[in-house]
Amino acid sequence: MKIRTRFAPSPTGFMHVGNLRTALYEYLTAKHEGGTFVLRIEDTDRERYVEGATDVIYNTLKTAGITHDEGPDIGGDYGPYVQSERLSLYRPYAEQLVNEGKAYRCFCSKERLESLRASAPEGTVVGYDRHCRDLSEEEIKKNLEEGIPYVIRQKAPLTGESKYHDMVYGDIVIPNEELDDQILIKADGFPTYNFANVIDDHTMGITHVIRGSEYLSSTPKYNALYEAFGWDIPTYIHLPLIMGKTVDENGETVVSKLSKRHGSTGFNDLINEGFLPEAIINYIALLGWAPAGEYENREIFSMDELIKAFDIGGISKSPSVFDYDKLEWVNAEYIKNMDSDTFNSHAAPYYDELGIDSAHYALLEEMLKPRITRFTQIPEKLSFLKELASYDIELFTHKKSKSSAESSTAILTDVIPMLENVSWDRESIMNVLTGYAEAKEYKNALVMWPVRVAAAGVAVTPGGCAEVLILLGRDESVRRLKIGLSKLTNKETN
RNA sequence: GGCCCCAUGGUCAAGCGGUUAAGACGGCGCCCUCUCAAGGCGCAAUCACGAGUUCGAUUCUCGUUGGGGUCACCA
Repeated sequence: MKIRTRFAPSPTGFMHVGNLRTALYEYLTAKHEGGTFVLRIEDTDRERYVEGATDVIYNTLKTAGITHDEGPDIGGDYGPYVQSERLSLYRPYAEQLVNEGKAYRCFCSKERLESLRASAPEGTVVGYDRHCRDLSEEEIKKNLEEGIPYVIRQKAPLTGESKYHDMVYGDIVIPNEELDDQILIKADGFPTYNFANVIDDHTMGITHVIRGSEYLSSTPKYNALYEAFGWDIPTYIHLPLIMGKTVDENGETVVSKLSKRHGSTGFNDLINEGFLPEAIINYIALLGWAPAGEYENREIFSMDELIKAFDIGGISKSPSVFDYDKLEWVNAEYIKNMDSDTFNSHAAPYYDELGIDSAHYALLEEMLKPRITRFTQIPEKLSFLKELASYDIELFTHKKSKSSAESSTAILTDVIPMLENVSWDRESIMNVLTGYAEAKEYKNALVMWPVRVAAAGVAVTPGGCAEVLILLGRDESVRRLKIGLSKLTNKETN
């Protein structure tokens, strides 16, 4: 049988990395087996409707490289794929259950339910008291005639226990006392998430239900529905949660479900910070899953490789902490492995802002590739090009190269005229500088240091002396070197 | 609080009765080096605890502790 998985997000306007990883695993599970991946939008909550939110879902999946085979935007044989367009479908199923005595109309008001909860003893949580479960025909008829709004609730088993099998967590057993008479149809006539979910999964032929482990303990309710209809229960694959780490006011490390306070947790947040979609996918694929066999110990995966390598057996049970440092590293790996065209197209917007000529692209690629972990770091790395920072002559004192104000003064004095006449390319510049060092029996470092820092105005540059000079151009370089020299000589004459 | 799940270094994790307990990120050190990176080499760091089962437990069972999840007319 061809397997079918689905991603069923609610359009909230925000795609959490946890949701994205769920989508990814659903996609990978289907594709690994040559199956079908379905996108379904679950928008039964009218109060939460957000304009344009479905576009966020489409865009995220698209840029993440997770392509669905069926969905609202592309159709398919099991449509419609938006729950709000399937509304007429759900009610008959609920009524069937009512007629069969497996569900009932509940006329209890929200106020009654609230007071029920409020009257519960401290520290305990109570469910619905099943007040309407056994109303007489007369009472039901009377309530109906009076137009009292009602919901449809399923009759949950009162005793015994419910058992099911999960592909990653194994056998799960829940005492039936824990099961509430869940609402199937809300008072507004809309189905609840749980109900619509089951109806849709079944009518869409979903074979593998893959979702976060927060559903582990409510799955028996889903199964009760499948059983009530006499449908086959799908294969369950529950996924460990992704956690975030923070430090509280007492200095204690706190781990909890990933949320806003952990920083950027939305796919778009990460993109805006400069993380590449492929790197994000790569990283989250490895969060909660470990490749085996020929792929064991591998860290970098393309989507195609993930599809080949993915197997359910490699999914772990325990929650994992989202590690920005590792994501950063993965991102850097992608940057290092980029071909020149790709690298340049990512970097070009930043180059443009700095007014950098395309003639320097190759040089910059060489300089930047090993030094950035995200493209958004480029402006900061190249900020020395924009203007000469004001600096103190302490900058010329460098222990390791044995550079000092005195040596720098002498070297700049000698070297500036040479640079004014040398052919302006890397090799020539280096030849002049190293030739000078050799003639003077200086170590290269002693010569390079003052030239580089005088040109850059800062101690740290993403490249060596010659690269800095090339980027600045001869005129600007010489201008800056002279400024450096005058700072040094003024100090001396003082 | 009830119920469910989980438990290997700081983090991601391999392991599925006998191992010097992999690997990666991060950290630290060394090398390279005109700075910073990258790269190379190396180091430190883990089986939560207690009982069992067994010739032998990281691995199996139970308990304890810790962590997480869940108990809506939200999804």
